[in-house]
Parts: sequence; C-alpha cells; structure tokens
Amino acid sequence: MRKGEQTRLSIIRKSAPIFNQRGYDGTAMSDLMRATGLEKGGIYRHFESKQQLAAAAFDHSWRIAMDARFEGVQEIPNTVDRLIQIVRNFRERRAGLVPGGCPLLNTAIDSDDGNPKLRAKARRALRWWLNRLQSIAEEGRRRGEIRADVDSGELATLIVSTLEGSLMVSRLQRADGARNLAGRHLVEYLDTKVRAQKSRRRRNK
Amino acid sequence: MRKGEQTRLSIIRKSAPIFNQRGYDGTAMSDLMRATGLEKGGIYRHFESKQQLAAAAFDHSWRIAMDARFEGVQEIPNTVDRLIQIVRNFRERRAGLVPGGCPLLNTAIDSDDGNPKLRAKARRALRWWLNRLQSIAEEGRRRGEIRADVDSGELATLIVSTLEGSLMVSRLQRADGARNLAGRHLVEYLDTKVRAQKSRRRRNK
DNA sequence: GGGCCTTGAGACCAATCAGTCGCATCACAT
DNA sequence: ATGTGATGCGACTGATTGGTCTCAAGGCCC
Repeated sequence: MRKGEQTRLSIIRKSAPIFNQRGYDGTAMSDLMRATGLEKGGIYRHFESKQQLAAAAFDHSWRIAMDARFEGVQEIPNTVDRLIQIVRNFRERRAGLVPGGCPLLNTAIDSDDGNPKLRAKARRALRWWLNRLQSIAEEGRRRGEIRADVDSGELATLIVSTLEGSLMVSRLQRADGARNLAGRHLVEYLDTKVRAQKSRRRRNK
Repeated sequence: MRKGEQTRLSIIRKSAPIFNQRGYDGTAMSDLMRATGLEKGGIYRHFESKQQLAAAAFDHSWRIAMDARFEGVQEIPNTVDRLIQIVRNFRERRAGLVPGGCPLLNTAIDSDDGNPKLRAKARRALRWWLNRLQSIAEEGRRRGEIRADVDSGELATLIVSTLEGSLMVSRLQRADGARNLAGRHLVEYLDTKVRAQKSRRRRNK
C-alpha cells in the first residue's frame, strides 16, 4: 500500500469521531489538523473538499456501526431470533464504535435542511439498513417463522424508528434506560406479535 | 408593550425556524439579519450573544410544539384516550409548527457534544414532556384505567422514543410512512397492553 | 543510487465569523 | 411640544473560516 493511501485512511479514521460528535458545521479544518497531526495542505492533498472528507468519514463510521449491529447474526438459524439479536447488538455492542452516537441519526438531523450531499449519504444508509432488516423478515415469512400478516417493510421501519428514537433519549439523558427499555419492548413485540406460533394452531385474524 | 419588547419577540419568531432548520453552528448572524430585516446592532441590542438568542428561539419553538401535541387533550376524560390523542396529535397536528422538525430532536443531536447551554435546555424540555406523559399514566393507574403492571415512567419513555425515532426516519425519507406506522403501533400498544380491561370480555387481538 | 513522482508543509488568500460601539433617530411620558 | 431615555444603524474589530499554491523533502522503481 502506498504511503498516500495509508495517510488517507488515517485521516478518515481520525476525522470520523470529530464529524460524528460535532457535526459538519461544528467541525473546523483546524480541528481535523490537530486530530490528524497534519497541516492543511497535507489533508487537502487527499480530499478535494471538507464535504468529501465528511462523506468518507460518514461511510467509515457507518460501516463500523453496521458491522457491530449485524455481528453474529448470520449464524443464527431462526429469522426472528436474528432480528432479536440485532436489537440486542444495538443495546450492547457499543465498544469500538465511532464516538458520538449513531452516525445515521446524527447525519440525518445535521443535514436535514441544507447539505444535500450528506443527506443523500444518510438516506442511502437508512435504505440499506431497512432493506437488510426487511429481507430477513421476508425470509422468515417464506419459511413460516414469521406470521403472514406481518408487513416486512413496516417491521423494519418500526425497529429502526424505535431503536434510533430511544438512542436520542438515552444520549440526551446520559443514561441507558431508554435504550434498554426500547430493546425489551421490541424483543417482546417480536416474540408475541411477529413470531409464528409453531405448536398452537391459532387462527389469527 | 414597549417597542423594544415587540422587536425582541419578532427577532425570536423569525430566528426560530432558522435555528431549528440549520442548527446552531449552521446559523450565522448574517442569516438572522436577513430574516429579521435588522442590522447586527439591532439584534445585539436585545440579546447579549448568539447563544442566548438560540436559547430563546428554542423555548419558542418548543412551546409551539408542545401546545400542538397536547391540543385538545385536557378535555378527554379517559387517560388512555388522552395518550392516544397525544400520539395522534404528533402525527397530524403539524400545521403552524416551527419548520425544521422537532426542536427537541434537533437540539438534542445538535448540542450533544459541546454547547452545554443548549443541551441543558433540551434536557429540561425532554424531562418536562416525559413528566407530563407520566403523570397522565399515573392518573390512569390510580383510576384503574391503566393496568397496574404498567410502569408510568417507562410508558412515557417508550412513547417519546418511538415518536421521535419515527420522525427522524420520516424526515430523512421525506415521507410520512414511518410516522404513521409508529403512531398506529403505539395506539395498538396502548389499546392492548396498557388499557385495563373493564369487563372480562377480551377483545380479539 | 539516480531520477522521478508522490507527498506534506506552511505561507497566503478572500470571505465570513461573532461581537462592539459611537451616534443619530425615534418613541413616549410629561 | 419638548426633553430624555430607548432603540437601531452600520462601520469596525480581530479571529477564524475553507481553500490554494509553491516548493522542499521523501518514497519508490529501475
């Protein structure tokens, strides 16, 4: 690997927490210079603008977040249990994440009015997350593990909304109560309203 | 009312949407000068700093939001129906709100790392909202309208988390799907898991 | 190890930032 | 009507913003 490519990655790694914590406008190039130990020219050698660097930093933060949330999910056979594991990961797998909370939540709010470039990034990230949850739910329906009356897209949206909302509350309170509560609520919901009952011949609806 | 007081209120009214849309760092005094039609000195006559103006603007936005969310709630006799009305208001009563989405959500994310003054404002706003929901739930429990096994504080947190999370998703998608879905989900939850069953006649799930 | 391309430094830029202040003008009580 | 304090203007400040450019040093291939 070229020296330049190493530097580029190092800049991204060190800038990502700052963007994620302070937001786009709240982050000055001088902050990034201090964090990276480089002078201005050294940074602009690898990124043609602050926006482009912010976009790369978001991708970095988001990939780490998604890896943590889907960790150990693939190996779980039952699809409902997979979704439950994702909810659990959201609550528990926080070590190693980029500091500052969920990059999707932060960037969505940060770029909501203005900054269309970053907004597009956040949008695609959300869609990707929703799609991944939705495809698990669809697989579950096909296999009969998930009730036929469950809408996969809606289930995905509900999970994401509940988790992200509780994260906002938790971070504002600097306490994990809301996050844990939302996790418990979702797990119960998945168990009682989503999971198909195997033994019982219950005729729902 | 003195002329100065009128001007002060006008500055707040016209600055609030800008702060709510663009965030604290994203809002420049020059933006506020254009919006208010005043020169810099005219604004600083009434506010000693940008921070103080932002704080006043947040209070303004938040009061409007809370008024809309609790509109028509007091008159409803049953406490569960009151909570349902609040959920409905969140979905439907959006006219007249300060543009840019929920001030609590925006300010919480915006001020999360750094800007302790605004963070404290958001924290108090959240606590106040939670308390109001919680006291409705407690009244319901005392009256026997809400199940005894429902924790009032947790119910309040769950409602707020779900609503705010769905709002983030809805705003990012520029579509109301998530918001409506979360509303429906909460209403069903309130009806089936929170509302005390008067007679032993169970409703079909 | 010689030569070339890559890399990063840091001075420099115009624009913009939040904030100050003296002064003219306006509103308002008498 | 007049005096006076309240009000708003706009030029000004020093610091900081994102970004450019030149050039010296360093990495890398032959």
